[in-house]
Amino acid sequence: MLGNPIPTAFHVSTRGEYGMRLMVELARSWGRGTVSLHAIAEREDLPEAYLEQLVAALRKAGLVTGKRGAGGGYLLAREPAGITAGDVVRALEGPIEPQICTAEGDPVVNCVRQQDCGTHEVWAKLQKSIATALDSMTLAELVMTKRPALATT
Amino acid sequence: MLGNPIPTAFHVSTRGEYGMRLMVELARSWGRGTVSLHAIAEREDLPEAYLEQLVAALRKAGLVTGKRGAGGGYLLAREPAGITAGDVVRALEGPIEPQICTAEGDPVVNCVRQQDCGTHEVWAKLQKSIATALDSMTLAELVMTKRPALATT
DNA sequence: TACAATTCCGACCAAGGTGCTCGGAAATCC
DNA sequence: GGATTTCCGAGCACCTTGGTCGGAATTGTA
Repeated sequence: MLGNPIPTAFHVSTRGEYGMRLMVELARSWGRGTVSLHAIAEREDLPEAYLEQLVAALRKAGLVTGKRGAGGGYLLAREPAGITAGDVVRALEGPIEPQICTAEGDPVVNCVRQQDCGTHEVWAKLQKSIATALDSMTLAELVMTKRPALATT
Repeated sequence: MLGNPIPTAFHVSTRGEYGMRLMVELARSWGRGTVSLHAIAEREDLPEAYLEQLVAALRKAGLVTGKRGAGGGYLLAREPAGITAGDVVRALEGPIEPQICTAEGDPVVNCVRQQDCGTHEVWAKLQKSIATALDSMTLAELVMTKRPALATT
């Protein structure tokens, strides 16, 4: 059409994408000790230094725990069945809020137009739909492929 | 507007937000002739020059038609019940694609990892959920508020 | 003890997207 | 002819994205 390529809607950034792959790898190795970022970066062909940033966010969100030093690495903070795709996305990309007037949890009052706003319904319904979809998938379910787990330390 | 968009996931930009409001206004005036951008900008308190950009995308998508000259303006290209929130979002923000491997319609082959990719399921399910939610709402339904229609020309 | 592995931390940077503004051409009505 | 309004493209400041880099702190092993 125009000279500018139309971007895509609801695109999840590399933070969400890489982070999800990282978490699935960790889930594969669940119960076998820690896995180093180096191993994950190699296996998934991702920039290791960048993964450090992402895993920091996951740790702060209480989804993974790290162990320093030689033979160290990361592991899930709880069992794969207890972590949802929603948990991962929220930790890396923030709360699911199509619009400020549809913030998760809070009874937000930011919007002055609330009363007769015909569009509020759209974003509220959308928010609920996204959250429901992501919260309905656990890491345990995503691991159901034939790929073997990474070597643990 | 709010100059501080906190990092939130799945945030729809002002293109989608303003565009949706614009379309709801047009839906309110359906059957009464054209409405000028000036009137809409005033009513919704939005920058008129910016709306021009958005309405251009809506016109190219075949959702609205414009009439030039004095007394001109825009009107929906078809009845409000025949236009969904998904139509509007796609026209303004592009196709609904959480990841390139989950493009709408196309049998995409971009992803080399497809075979044993544990995360593909997440984005595919998410895409379907978003599309279903947005495609299930029509402009006719969104107009169900007590607010009066704009004066038409 | 030395050393390598590994997490942890903060700064920095290029490229591109967001959210507009501006000036002007073309059509249409009075 | 003049006012109105759509149509069109360029430009611009700011922010986010997608990383890199250097260096600390911690821990297992030779």
